[in-house]
Amino acid sequence: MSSGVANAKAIDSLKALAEPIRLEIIEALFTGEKCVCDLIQETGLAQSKISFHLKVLKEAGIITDRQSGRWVYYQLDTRTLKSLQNWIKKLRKGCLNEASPCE
Amino acid sequence: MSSGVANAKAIDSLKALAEPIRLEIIEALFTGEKCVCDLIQETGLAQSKISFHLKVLKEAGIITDRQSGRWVYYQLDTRTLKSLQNWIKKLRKGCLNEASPCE
DNA sequence: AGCATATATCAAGAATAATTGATATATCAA
DNA sequence: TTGATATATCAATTATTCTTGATATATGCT
Repeated sequence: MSSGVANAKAIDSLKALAEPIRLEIIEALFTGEKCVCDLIQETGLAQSKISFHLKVLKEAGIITDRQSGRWVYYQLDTRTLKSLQNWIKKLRKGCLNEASPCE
Repeated sequence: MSSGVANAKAIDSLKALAEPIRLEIIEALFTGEKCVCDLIQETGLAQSKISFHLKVLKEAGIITDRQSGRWVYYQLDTRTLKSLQNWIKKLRKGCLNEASPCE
């Protein structure tokens, strides 16, 4: 039996990444943390739309936020992407479940 | 600007993986190629459901199929997972676009 | 030929996700 | 305090994905 918990987390990450706007946001965050207003400017997208996608990314653990005055700054948490990368590696090698561990 | 084509392919893979039944199918294919009837047996799921998910996986390039008589055998193409793993690595490192290549 | 089996596909409905415009809340500045 | 700005959230709509039961197609067996 495979680890349902780990798979559930991976699925959250996968879903979060599988969307063009969210990828755009992630790429925008590479040059450092940004407030929502920065992201609105860079992308030209509606504020509620940006906030919606930021929430999905945040709930998947791909970004974190911090408030400062009126602004909320978002930044990448690359550890989650690293975990996902590792999960895919295990999936690929067939050692996702404890019964057949990676050597 | 990032590579829209590569991102589109990655999104197909991500979407395909982000579903529990499809993960179950992938894991079942680790012990070798299987016909649809094997997968129905192992999972207990309806045939049309299995076929639906196999199609998604196939269109994403994660599995391939081969017909033999009345049976269609599916197997993993781990190269696609390897590509995805690499894509995530690049995303994580911020070198997905040509403008900032990985060192 | 006739029948059974394996699989794909389709249409309808259900469930989930995304978009949009509006409103609410909090913070700062004047 | 008043007004402006930043962000979140909500309700309604639209779009996408998944499920289900039915039917179609192909293959092989008798």
